[in-house]
Amino acid sequence: MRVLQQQSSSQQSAVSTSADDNGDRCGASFSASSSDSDDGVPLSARITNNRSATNGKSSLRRGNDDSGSDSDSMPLSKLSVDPRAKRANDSSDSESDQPLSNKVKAPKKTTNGSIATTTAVKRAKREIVSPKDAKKAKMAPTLKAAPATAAIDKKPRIKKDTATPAANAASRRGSAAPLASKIANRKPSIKAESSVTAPSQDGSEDSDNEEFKWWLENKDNDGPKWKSLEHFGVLFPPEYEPHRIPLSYKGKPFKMHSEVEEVATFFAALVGTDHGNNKVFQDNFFSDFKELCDKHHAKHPIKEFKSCDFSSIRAHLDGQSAKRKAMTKDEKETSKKEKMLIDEKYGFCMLDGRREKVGNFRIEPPALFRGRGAHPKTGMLKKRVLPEQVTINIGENAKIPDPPPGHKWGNVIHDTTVTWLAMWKENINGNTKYVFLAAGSSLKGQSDMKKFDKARNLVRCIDGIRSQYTKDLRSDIMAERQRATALYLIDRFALRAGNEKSDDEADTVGCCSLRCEHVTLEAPNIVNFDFLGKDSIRYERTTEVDKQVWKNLRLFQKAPKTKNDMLFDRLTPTTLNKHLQTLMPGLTAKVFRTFNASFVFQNQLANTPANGTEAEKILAYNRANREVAVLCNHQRTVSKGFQGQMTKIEDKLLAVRYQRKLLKSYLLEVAPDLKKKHPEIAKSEPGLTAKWIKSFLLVTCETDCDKARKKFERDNEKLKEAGEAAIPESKLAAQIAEINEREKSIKNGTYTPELPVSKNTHTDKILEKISKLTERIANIEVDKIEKDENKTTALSTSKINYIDPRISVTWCKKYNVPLEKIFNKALREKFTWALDVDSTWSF
DNA sequence: ACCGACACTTAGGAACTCTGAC
DNA sequence: GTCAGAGTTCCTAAGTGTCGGT
Repeated sequence: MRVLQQQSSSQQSAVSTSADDNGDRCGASFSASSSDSDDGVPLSARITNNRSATNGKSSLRRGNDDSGSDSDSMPLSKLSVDPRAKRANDSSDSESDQPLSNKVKAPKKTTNGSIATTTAVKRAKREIVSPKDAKKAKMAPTLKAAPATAAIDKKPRIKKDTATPAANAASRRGSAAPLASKIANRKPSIKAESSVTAPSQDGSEDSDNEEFKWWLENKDNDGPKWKSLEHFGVLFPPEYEPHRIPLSYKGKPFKMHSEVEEVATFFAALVGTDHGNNKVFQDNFFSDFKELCDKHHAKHPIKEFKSCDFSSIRAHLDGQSAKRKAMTKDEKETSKKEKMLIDEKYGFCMLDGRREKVGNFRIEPPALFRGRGAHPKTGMLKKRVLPEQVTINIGENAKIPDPPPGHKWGNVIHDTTVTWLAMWKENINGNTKYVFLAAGSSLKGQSDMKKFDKARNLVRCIDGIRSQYTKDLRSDIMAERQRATALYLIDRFALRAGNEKSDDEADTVGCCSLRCEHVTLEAPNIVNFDFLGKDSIRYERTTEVDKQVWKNLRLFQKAPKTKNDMLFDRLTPTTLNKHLQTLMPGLTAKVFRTFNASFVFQNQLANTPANGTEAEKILAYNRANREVAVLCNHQRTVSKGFQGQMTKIEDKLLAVRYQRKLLKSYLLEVAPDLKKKHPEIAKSEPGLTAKWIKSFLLVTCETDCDKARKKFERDNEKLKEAGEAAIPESKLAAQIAEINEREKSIKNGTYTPELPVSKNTHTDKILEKISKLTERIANIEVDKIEKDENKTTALSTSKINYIDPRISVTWCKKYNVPLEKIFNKALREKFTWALDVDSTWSF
């Protein structure tokens, strides 16, 4: 169980503002005082990492009021009072005595049984900023980066043209140099570790400049995303190669058509895994499998899943995997080269004349859909994608990539307002899959920087926003009160917005879609949240909240609502975001997560020991990172070997401590005066019990025996190869006998341990050795702490997506820690735009 | 106001690769 | 050279939020 310390609001308001900020960013003025009335709320919260609970799905959906008497805008006091809703003992809270809507609409039925899903209720009414705000935002001075505003976010949506053969031919005619050589001959335009401070350049076709620092540009974010785009399209997975191994059905072999066999093989690969054991997965798989059997076999015996035996196919797969593992060095080299050739071809494109990395250029191969959590469609067959289903997006003058022989592209378009290179639809949920540029590309970098700048804008609007919602917590209008309460939860606990989901998806929720059953209240102000969030990760937390928030939550849960009803029945992410846009241009619910993550991180970094070792500084960094990961509920499953690994580290630690103990005892014996100058040598070693030492020494005997045997065999092998006489067995026997003697003396307590240094070593040398061991011990201890603390928490997600990289860069500069210690190569590439900030930058 | 389509970000786990101890 | 474990990359599911049409 971990304790999360969140920043207090007073901390949050004490933020510095740097000179390159745009001043004019908050779109609303606040009449309420700037002091946050939440100050009194202790924000410690207990988090447990239990995963994957099952929650009942709501039978009742959000009640949309059509009735005039129960409208959102009507003051609560005017609503009719349901006697069941009346609370007897809360006279101080007159507003909360008002009833909620008595009507809750019946669930929306999914009208469509087909695979192409329709989202049941997706409220999306777009609203942005007033023209005035948009204008204001555009006029704001831009030094380093343009402010992120809704106005800037807005992009014109153009109709996609269908590529006519004539247009395609024209495109081909327009292509100048062969693309392969053009792309291959250029290095990526974005370099992570650049020492070059080249002047910025415009985004036009200036191919020779390798260091394109787009972040130094004053680019208009409103325009098209690119001017020219050339690429090789997508790579299709190889055709299925049948193995002809029959499925065993009721003990009898069933020879399958290759299409049927392919699907059986998909399942065979998952036998014994969580998916393979999941009943829904099995049922969905079997239903699709049987359909294929019907299609390809006029007569077949397949009737029930439980009579299918996939073990022969599985054995074949295991054999293949073993073969792959046993590949020779040359074979591995060849396969690596083949992969590199493919990566070189499809992995890069030319964007506005610059070579940029493409992300996922591979078309997803057919497979069984692995939905997460209790996904009703998990196990269904995800079909093979054909070129005819793929749309290519490419520059008008670029050569259109060749589709695989005998095929043609579904469509070819030239849409400069989007960033994808190719797109197709998958058959399970009807979702669109895109091929985008890689994370380190200029396009991704630009939107990343925009995202963090927007979150940074919130730093200076947050006090006003908090005052506003704190005031609204007592609003007479139910919709407003719900909105304020939800906003409090989003702000304080980093909850996601919580869009409504359809019945053919896993039952997961976010803030707006919370149901009454997900929140348990305990007087006077304790709340327990327990629900499945994104990816069916359980969010379980008990915490104190603002007293008024607690009262509101109680009000929102009141009868006639039942546990399956929406907690916030007058609120949707759309209405919430619409409101947020009035408080700050471009503000949406998700910005709070980015803002709070970065803000908490920056505050936590203040705990870095300025005079500590590098390892200690990095530990402080990772701890700050962990606070954020806990706040955002980024979890991971505990690895299988975790406990064993911890025991190993513990033993390693004790073994080093034992070495140090021996040296210290020796020093005390030969130079007792030393302890005046070096009192640490008189200190005992924690954790070193006589029992542990004995068992450690005995294990050492065992391993020494093994080592001696292995060395003996190895040496003889070498001698044999050289044609020389072998070492006699007696030599090994003598060694073993010596070890056995040692073992005996350990057992009967007469053993005198050997010193890790020779007897006549100078005391200075021994002190030096002790200090090295001390350093080693400190490092192992840090490792141990980190390992334990990271057991169920994934740090990478927040590092990649939520923490402004400029905070990390600044920290490295301030504490003199090399950036490579905290950002790996991929992160350094992703965040090139952030590397130039100086050590005084603050979020 | 509502809906589906769309475009993009965020997410955890599997697969693969590197590294250091033996 | 082998192996385990750490670190990294790949894969693709699952979110959020916007847009145009009705």
